[in-house]
Amino acid sequence: MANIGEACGLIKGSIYHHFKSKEDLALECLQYIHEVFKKDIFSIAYRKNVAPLVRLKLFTKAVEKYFSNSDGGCLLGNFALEISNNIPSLKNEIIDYFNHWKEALYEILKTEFGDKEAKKKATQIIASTQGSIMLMRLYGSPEPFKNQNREILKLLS
Amino acid sequence: MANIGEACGLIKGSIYHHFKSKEDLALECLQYIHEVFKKDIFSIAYRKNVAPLVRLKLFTKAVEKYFSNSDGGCLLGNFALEISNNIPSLKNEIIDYFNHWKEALYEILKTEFGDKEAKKKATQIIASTQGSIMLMRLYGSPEPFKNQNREILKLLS
Amino acid sequence: MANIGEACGLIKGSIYHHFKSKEDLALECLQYIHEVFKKDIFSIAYRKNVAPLVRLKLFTKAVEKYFSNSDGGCLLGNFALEISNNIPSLKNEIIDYFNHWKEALYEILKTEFGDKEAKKKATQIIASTQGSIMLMRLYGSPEPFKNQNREILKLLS
Amino acid sequence: MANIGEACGLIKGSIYHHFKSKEDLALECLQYIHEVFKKDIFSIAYRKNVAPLVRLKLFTKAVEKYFSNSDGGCLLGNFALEISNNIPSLKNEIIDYFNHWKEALYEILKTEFGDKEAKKKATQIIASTQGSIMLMRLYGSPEPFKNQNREILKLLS
DNA sequence: AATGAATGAGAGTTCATTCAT
DNA sequence: TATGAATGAACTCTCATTCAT
Repeated sequence: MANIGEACGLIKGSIYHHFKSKEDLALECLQYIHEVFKKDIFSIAYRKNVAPLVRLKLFTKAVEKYFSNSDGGCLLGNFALEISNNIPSLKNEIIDYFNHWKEALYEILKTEFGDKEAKKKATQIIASTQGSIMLMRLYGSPEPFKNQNREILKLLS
Repeated sequence: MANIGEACGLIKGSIYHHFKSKEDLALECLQYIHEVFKKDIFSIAYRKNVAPLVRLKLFTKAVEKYFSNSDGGCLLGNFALEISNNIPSLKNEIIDYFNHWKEALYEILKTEFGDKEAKKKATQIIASTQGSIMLMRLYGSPEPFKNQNREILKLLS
Repeated sequence: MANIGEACGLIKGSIYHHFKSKEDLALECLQYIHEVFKKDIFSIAYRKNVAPLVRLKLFTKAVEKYFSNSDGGCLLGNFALEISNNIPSLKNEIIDYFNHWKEALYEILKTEFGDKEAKKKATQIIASTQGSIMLMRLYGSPEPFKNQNREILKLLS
Repeated sequence: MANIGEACGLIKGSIYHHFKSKEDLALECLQYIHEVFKKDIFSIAYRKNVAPLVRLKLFTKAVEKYFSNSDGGCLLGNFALEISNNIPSLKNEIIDYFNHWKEALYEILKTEFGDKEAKKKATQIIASTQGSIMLMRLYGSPEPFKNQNREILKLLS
């Protein structure tokens, strides 16, 4: 809390004027990120009159942009998972987030692959995206993540 | 340290007779896991007179077995990354571990894909493996991880 | 202060427009209660042309009514003593309050018991009243307090 | 906790090596005092072959000595009641303590007063004792308490 | 090799108080 | 007069580490 306060120009106690606990603060952060993804990224999957491949391209580019901008920091996947594991409110929020991600990808892939296969592929894309973000952070290089994004497009090319 | 001690039948202070600090303990754990992987898993990639596909099958099965046994617990990828990020000794060990993993997969794939492509594919396999382990833990279900392992084999089938 | 504010429909900071500090607020509360006792209870002791026993009955009944209404809450004796012990302004107010209580009882008892004995009895009545209020709160039952009040009347019966 | 630690020559955190929480520490203190009362005071009431008046004298003297020695400090009655009101474990311990006190006095008074009256008198003694201790602390003078103890003996004289 | 006790630093949280609006 | 935001000090409690025994 002291660190977070410092980043806001506050002392740690002052944060409690805005959030009732650290857990509450964490939850609101996750929800905020989730909203950003819905508005800026997941929504792309549901655009009408846009070909699946185009949507997939835009979608992937948006994901790439998000994780580049935030220099690998804001990972609901890797970051929050460990911390949240024993805190149901946080865990549920993260599950929710990944469910929406999966549904969005499914929406893009279903015409090409059919119901069952599209779902499987959606999960695979999320897994490799998360894993490659992890490697990107570990090696301090965007290469694995960018490669991965290129690979995704082959699904519909 | 109290928890670790309890798991060993010691009190926390006693651990310091065996490890000089918590960081040291963590490093030795990572090294131990790394050794296990070298001996039981990575070695499979270098078996002579065994066809690449067979090696890939055995390799993947060994990985799957390891992460099933440890019920998702011992993830150098997800677990240690966050914690180790500011501790160079741990971070280097983890990089080392993933480098050996990559080299092993490269060894299996190089004849089929050639130098450059094999390296890329090796990285992709590690990324999707790590990502699917993360999803396995999040959802509390082995499905995404098992699916992923099936997918890997298609590379050489 | 937040709780007090809430009970008044204010936020804690707003209380400082009415009282300059928490100590000041506490002091004014004690003084207010003291005034209520003077007006509604202690005054009974000084009624002219009323027999001592009648005054004692009315006095005791008034005390009983006060502490019943406030369901054991507003005890200058037990409540404020601990808190006020290191705060002279509060301690003095409480001493004042008990002095007036003692003087009122003395006024009722002096004709029957004479100066010295009346003072002693006055103190005893206050002590047992305070003690029985404490027991009333502890056990959550008015029995000890009511018994005590019945006992007081025997002094002049 | 800092104050308590200081009084023991410890820093606050070190107390947690001996007590798992502040509540736990408080409870053990109350239990300790309760034990002292059982051993040194309440036991007097059950001495065989000692006349009730003698037991009452010894009992009262022991109570007086206890509260004189501890210069008014250790009042389960006034001290702990407020604090403990919302903490069941502490409240129960205090109720227990007063119940034992009452039973001890009842044992002394029952032959003279019979069952019902002895119980009532026991409660009255405790109430006036507690109330007079409170006044003793408030006025900083032992007079009210000593007077009260003299009064108790009249019950069997 | 192990323990129990202690420590210093820091965690998350509360609270009386202040102040610009 | 009331508010929302901020503060500094205090609070209970945790944790990695040390050390005499």
